[in-house]
Amino acid sequence: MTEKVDLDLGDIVGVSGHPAKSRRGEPSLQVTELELLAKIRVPLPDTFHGLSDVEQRYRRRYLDLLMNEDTRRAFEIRTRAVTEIRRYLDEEGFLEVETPVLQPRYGGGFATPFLTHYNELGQDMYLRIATELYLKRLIVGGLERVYEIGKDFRNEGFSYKNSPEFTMLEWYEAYASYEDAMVRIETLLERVARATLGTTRVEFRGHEVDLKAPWRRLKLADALAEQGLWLRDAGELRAALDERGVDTSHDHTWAQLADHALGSIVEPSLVEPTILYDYPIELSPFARTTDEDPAIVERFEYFVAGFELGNAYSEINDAEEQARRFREQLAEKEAGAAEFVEDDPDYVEALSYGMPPTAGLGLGIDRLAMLLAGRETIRDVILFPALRARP
RNA sequence: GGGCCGUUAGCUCAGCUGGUAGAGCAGGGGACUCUUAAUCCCAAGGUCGAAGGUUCGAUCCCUUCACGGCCCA
Repeated sequence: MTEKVDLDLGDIVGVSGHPAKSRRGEPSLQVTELELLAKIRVPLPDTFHGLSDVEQRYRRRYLDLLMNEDTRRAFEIRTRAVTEIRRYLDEEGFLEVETPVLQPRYGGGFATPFLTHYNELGQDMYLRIATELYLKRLIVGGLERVYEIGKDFRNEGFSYKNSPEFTMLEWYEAYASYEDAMVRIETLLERVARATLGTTRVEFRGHEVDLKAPWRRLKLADALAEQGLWLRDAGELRAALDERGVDTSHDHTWAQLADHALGSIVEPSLVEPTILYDYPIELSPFARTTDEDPAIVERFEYFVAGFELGNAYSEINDAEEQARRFREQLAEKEAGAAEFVEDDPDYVEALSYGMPPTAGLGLGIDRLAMLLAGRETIRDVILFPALRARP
């Protein structure tokens, strides 16, 4: 081809030709026809340094994707992980479903919701903070294995591990307990790691960890006891925490103190994949109590590299018990708890038709993507993280 | 919400104890026919985030605001 064409770096062209090699042996293409498919109108960012300004990377993610291979890789990993999760759950006979995002009553977690308005109904609606209560209605309805992967919304700020708009997997399985869920989650995450990375070893937050099942299992009480913090008296626990420099001034109840101890002291120490199980009842309004101790529930959270990935429990399947637990939450609220769940009579009514013993599990998809892609901040695994409108 | 830090050319960054700004890459023009970010030459490119203030003079000092980051709540 001898004709001169005016091309710029960033133009998109269609070419015909045959394979060739340059004089120095580099595989190339001998072009016979060339067609300009799209013209670049503004210069690309620095071709060597790429686009590194974080604000620009989020506001103009298309440029970040175009210039930074690591960015593309992170989002590919995320998508492949979700694909593999679906493949696993589908193989296991789970049914993927969709439940309402707009809800007249929010529930299933501790969080401040987004509020919106439904004009036609003349009614305020919430954006869901969890899918939990609708999915369990489906268990009542006889769909014995269900899951949903979708966005939840929590009206809070960003942090490295929280986004106000985030993606959650929840699954519910009838005739299963939280121990069954433990086996499933470690099996699933090992499999997802292999499918996306080809290995179970991942590097994350300065740690190299192995996701191969089985994971370490540790009772919450033992984990707290290891730190000298298994104190059932609120005053003693507060004193022990204060001694370690934890600011407990905003904690009003024993449950809040215990949660604070978990988050500030235990969680960072859980480097190898760990399942922490058997939680105090106050923190878990939907979890079934253990047979041995009515103050403890069959619940677990799982952690990798000091980072919580998700939460699971054997569900309360008795309507009266659930009603009682809602009343206890009301008491927590009156005791000054910042976080509590609101009563949901419609959900209690659903349970009154009989729900089989059920295990439920939640997995933060964004956090899983962070772990697999080795990214330190959740915004690096969300394509278009929320930012203030440009001034 | 609080504390600290940042914002200079399209991008990546310099810019001293105050004297109205520089480089590389990209883009434009020309030469070269040489591949693995980076051949050479030439020209161009900035309301130094915004608004006030101090000063003879502000990218630089002060105040407020906007946007962003980190830490705390």
